[in-house]
Amino acid sequence: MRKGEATRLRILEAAARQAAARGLTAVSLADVAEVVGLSKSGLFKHFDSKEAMQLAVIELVCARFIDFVWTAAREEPAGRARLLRAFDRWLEWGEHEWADCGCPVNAFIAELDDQPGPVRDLLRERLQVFRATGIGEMRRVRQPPLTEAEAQAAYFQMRSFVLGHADARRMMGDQDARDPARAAFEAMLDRVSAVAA
Amino acid sequence: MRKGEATRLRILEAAARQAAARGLTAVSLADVAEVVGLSKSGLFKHFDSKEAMQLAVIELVCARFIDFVWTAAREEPAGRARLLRAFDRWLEWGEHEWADCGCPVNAFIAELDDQPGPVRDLLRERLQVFRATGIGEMRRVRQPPLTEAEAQAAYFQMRSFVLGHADARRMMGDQDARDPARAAFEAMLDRVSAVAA
DNA sequence: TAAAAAAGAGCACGACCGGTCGCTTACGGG
DNA sequence: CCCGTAAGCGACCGGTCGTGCTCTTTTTTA
Repeated sequence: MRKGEATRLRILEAAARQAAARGLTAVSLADVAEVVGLSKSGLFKHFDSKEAMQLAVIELVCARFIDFVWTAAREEPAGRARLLRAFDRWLEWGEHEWADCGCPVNAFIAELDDQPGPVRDLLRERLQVFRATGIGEMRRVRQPPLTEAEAQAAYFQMRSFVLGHADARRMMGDQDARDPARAAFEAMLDRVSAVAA
Repeated sequence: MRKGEATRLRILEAAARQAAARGLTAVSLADVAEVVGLSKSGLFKHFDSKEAMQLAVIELVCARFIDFVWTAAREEPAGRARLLRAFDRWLEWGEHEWADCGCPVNAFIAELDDQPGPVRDLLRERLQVFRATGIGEMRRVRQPPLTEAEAQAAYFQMRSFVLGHADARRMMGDQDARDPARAAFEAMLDRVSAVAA
């Protein structure tokens, strides 16, 4: 049962890229099959339905995101250094890992935010994990730790700057969007670290 | 030719709401026709093709956005008051005007950011108008005016907080996202106003 | 008010959609 | 090595998609 698992991953890979570019529902099983080198019916040996494939795509992408951003950031000591690393990796996630099709997580959010159902539920659950992770790390930016409310506000801005970066870069064609995003984030870290330090 | 114009507007209205919810390409002409109370072929008396309708939808939505946010903000004196008003209207645009389906502009951006073609070109052109308007107003937040670079950085943050607000509110279900967004924006205005004031 | 023009209905088309079924092939554990 | 099973193929289904065609109804205008 080893070969099947490898094929399944190749399918998810192709589906994820297509979903990031066109949207989860706009993924064409025929196109995915062609990229992977399978027939359309061959896909159904790995997934019961398109929705099941969408769920698997979300799980794969979210697992990779956590690994790429937060696991990598844990190489740095907790606090400011780790947050800066996470922020850089977060920007890089959209800039390089998904350079051709854009960050799939953001694409999924935009598509699913008003589409009730199990697919959105799964995504929302993973996003809450991301958020809790980010807020947890944010608290440790200062000694004594930030309050929960402070950390939430700081994470809100962190998340906002990531979104602003993607917006400026992908839609407005501003390839230098990294600079204002990083500057804004660093300045924000300075402020929350300084208050009542 | 007066009745036709009214029908055309009703079509665009229905198409815009559907496009905001499902995406521009996912708009079904059959569904739009049913909402408007027309037959599918009747639509083609008002638009040569689906793409032509998409272009008209973008034009309508963008015109309404400029009016709702920036024209309304001009009731306030230039500077901080006007920017605060614009920010509030911007949040309200997503919260109330499009409460059921989400801000169509953001939806279009997410869908079109990697889809070359005349539809994206039109959207990008309008977004640049939005951006230029915002930056122009931002310069006047201080006397002497902000430099272009300062205003760009400030507008980046303004835009980011709007995006962060929509993200928190729509995807994470945080109905109180307005508070951190407004607090972050006001604090940012304070800082850019104070520097070398 | 009559003619011209616009608005719209009805229908059919080819393409593509997700999904099923039965068949064959190839792999993997005993 | 052998056999069960996983993997994959091709044909096909019902349905929806955007769009063209012709014909009728309504509106506008001269």
